[in-house]
Amino acid sequence: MAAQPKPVQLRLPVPLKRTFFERNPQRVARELLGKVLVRQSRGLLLAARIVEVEAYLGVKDPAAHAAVGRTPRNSVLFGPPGYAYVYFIYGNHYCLNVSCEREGKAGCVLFRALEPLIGLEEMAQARGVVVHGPGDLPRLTSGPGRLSDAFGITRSRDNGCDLTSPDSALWIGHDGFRSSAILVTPRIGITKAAKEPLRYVLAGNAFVSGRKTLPRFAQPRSARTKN
DNA sequence: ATATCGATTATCT
DNA sequence: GATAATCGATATG
Repeated sequence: MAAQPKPVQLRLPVPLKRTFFERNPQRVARELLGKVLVRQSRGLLLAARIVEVEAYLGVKDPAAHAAVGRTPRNSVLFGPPGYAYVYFIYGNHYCLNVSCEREGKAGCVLFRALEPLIGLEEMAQARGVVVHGPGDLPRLTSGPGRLSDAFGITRSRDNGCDLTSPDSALWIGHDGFRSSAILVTPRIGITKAAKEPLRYVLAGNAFVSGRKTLPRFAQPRSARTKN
């Protein structure tokens, strides 16, 4: 009996409209879960599902870069919605955000983790890691610095990029995915406004960042008896 | 001109 | 759980 070909259920992502981003960051963050981030450049194609984001509320939010007012670094945040704000942090890492709210108002959403869909090998190469099994996959795109690394995102290449245009080297699309349960928690890695529930994750997704899913150090304290 | 500080990650215990 | 690494942006003198 010939095997039935498995029906292809890959829907090509359709770019999100600018009006999607022209709303408050909480709303955009929540609805961004399950959408697809696409990288297209020089024959490279990468795609990954958005599974963890954080909302930053603009000038009134002490944890937001916009809190200091408009500067050369954060000016994208004060521009129109749907554009990439990329910043460099801790001397090592880039982080990707998308601007929200109408022009002149500075909300944004930070991308914290993705689930790889297309181009896993290229992501591993960009990250400089070897994937031995499924357990290694989160190392590709779990964490804001890692996902930027996997996608080759830098400030010089991508800051100010229009994320609503499929002609951009980086854009966001919708492929019909319906997200199920969404978890809301405090944001990670900040000291100001550290308790506000503004982090949104797809519940139970293996690619969400944080110690819960990637501890890797449950070693018993062996023979540390003397010194 | 110089000091401070991160929306992080890897690595060690 | 703790800490070093690393550098651009920003604030201050």
